[in-house]
Amino acid sequence: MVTIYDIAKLAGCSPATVSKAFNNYSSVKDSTYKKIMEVSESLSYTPNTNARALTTKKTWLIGVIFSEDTGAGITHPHFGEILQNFKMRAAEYGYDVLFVSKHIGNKEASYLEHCKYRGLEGVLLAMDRNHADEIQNVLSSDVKCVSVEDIYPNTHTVIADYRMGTMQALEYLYLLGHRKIAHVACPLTSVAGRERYGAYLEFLNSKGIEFNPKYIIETDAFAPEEGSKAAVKLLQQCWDDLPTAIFMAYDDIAFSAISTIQSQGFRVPEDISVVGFDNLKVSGYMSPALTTVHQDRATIGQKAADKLIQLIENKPMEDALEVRIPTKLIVRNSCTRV
Amino acid sequence: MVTIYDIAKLAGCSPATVSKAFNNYSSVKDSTYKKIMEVSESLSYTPNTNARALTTKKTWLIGVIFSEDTGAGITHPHFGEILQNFKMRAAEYGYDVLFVSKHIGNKEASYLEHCKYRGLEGVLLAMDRNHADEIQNVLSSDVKCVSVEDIYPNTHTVIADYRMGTMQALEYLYLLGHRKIAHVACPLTSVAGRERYGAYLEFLNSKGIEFNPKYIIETDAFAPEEGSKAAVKLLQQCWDDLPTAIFMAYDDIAFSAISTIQSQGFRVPEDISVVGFDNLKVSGYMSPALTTVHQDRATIGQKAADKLIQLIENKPMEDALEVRIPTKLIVRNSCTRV
DNA sequence: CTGAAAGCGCTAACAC
DNA sequence: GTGTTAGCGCTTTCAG
Repeated sequence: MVTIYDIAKLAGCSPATVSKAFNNYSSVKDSTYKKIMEVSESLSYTPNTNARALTTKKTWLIGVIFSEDTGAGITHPHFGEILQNFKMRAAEYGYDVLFVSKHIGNKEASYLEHCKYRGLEGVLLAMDRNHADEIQNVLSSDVKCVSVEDIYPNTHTVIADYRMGTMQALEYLYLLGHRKIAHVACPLTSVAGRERYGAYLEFLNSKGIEFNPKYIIETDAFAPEEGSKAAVKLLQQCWDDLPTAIFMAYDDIAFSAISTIQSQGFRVPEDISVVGFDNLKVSGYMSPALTTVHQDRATIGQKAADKLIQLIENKPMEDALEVRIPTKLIVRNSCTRV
Repeated sequence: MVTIYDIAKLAGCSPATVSKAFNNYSSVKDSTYKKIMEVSESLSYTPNTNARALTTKKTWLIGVIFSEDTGAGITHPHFGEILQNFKMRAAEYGYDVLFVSKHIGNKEASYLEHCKYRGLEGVLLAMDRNHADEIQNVLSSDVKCVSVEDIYPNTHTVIADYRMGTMQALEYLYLLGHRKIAHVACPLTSVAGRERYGAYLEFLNSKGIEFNPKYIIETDAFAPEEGSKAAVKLLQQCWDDLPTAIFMAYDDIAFSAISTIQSQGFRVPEDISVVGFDNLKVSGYMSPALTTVHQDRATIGQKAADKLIQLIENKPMEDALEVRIPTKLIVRNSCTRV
């Protein structure tokens, strides 16, 4: 391994000067700076973070804690895309991103212990409420946190504007003449579940549409098959008075619901219109192509990185504690006029 | 920050002994071990990796280099799931996983420089051929590599058995009586593209089916919309002699192809059967539910971790340089008898 | 503008 | 069994 000492020797200066050169101290004379860089280049020197971090206490390391449930976390394109954008933005600032595990060597450890072990300066959180206890101590520690999934008291959050998205979807259906609009909700333990359902209620109210409890299905989990189950249940419980449209809380269940609805002999959108939420990549390539609410995952990831780094570097924070990213309705072919 | 010295003082021993205790040296007396652990616990001490790595040269850090193209890399559920399983397995061994970026501080850097900068002991590669040059120098450096995407000379690889999967799909179609089987291929610059196409050819040959060049479409990129384009082209160029089945090289394009085929007035599977490859989570929830080849991403990720860690730790390696994970045909509703 | 020296937290001989 | 000591590669006063 080539060190600062090797460079110093060949460049005819002291290690201290080499260090200064690499840290862009203005005091280093131009000519010696050049010399040092030349030598470094020729030996293909790379500074050693571990040594650097040991003295400076700055690791340039950010952790991510994502749900490890199958079908969630990075396994799901929604979070994958957020993470992708997060880490790309973090890299621009010079931060590296690592997965926070629950192991230190062969021992189990808490997330917080792992953060301290690696000297993480901050973490990105994407854990649902079910795992809230595992991250409780990191939330109340001094590692900076930003969440892109759940909302925790006093914790910075970047998520899509679920209320806005819901309104866009429902207003559209309303415009097409729909008044009997069902809603298949995410588990109401989740922010997405509560907010989308809340906005649905608010919408009905604002339009003077009477709430029909038969038009509501709350799913038990986040999983595509929940859509089929919900569709069956819905069709069953309002056979005599079918909704003309369904607002599905997210695309995965919209796909399976459509499939089930069709297999029961109904046409989408002719008999029942369907709107989703998420705008996954595949949503545009189903039949019918899914009309859905787009979540701007690129912005969510980038903004989360910006925020976290502002926190880490104690920069003035202009954003609110809770940042909401606007949504957009993507109109395709799964809805039609009544 | 609480250090080994703080513990030593309170436990009434030397820092060296504390270090030994934490590294499970058998020479440490039981009673002093207990004492040390007690004190550590009460101060909630966590060892500092940076300091540790500085002396031991062991960072317990593994990097991942994934394509950053949209729709690829961790953004795609295929790689997301592989990465998820990889990092979980690595964690069990005590290794942490970080994303290798092309930045060091505010400067651009090569992947290799970044590996050295962080002292990465190995890397997981998931880059397509288009970016091969960016990782060339890490492949020929001394950092251990395992690839889960492309195949490089002399480099360990873990990927699904594409030939096997293709054969399973085609045998199934054959069994259903199909003889006119089209193939929409991935770009032939990719391993997936070449191998699946190669196996298709091999299959035709083994069954004595004459090769019909009109039944072949090579797509230009990995992207869902390629499926629609291919379907249009295919239908156009063999209007007079349509295939009864299509083997789509991966699920994303199978979805869009089906959608396009349907919108052109044909029924799937009644008029045209379709098989995919990947078995993405959503594949089971389309209409028709997609018959496809399952890639065992959990095993791929785990095996890649096992391999990489064996390499890192210079453990004897029983596996071949190139490990193939068996595939499985998942029969659903997108194929029928001719 | 440059260098000497101390020290970050830990490990690894080696002595006791 | 335990402690002393040197040193990993770098940064940072402080002198010059």
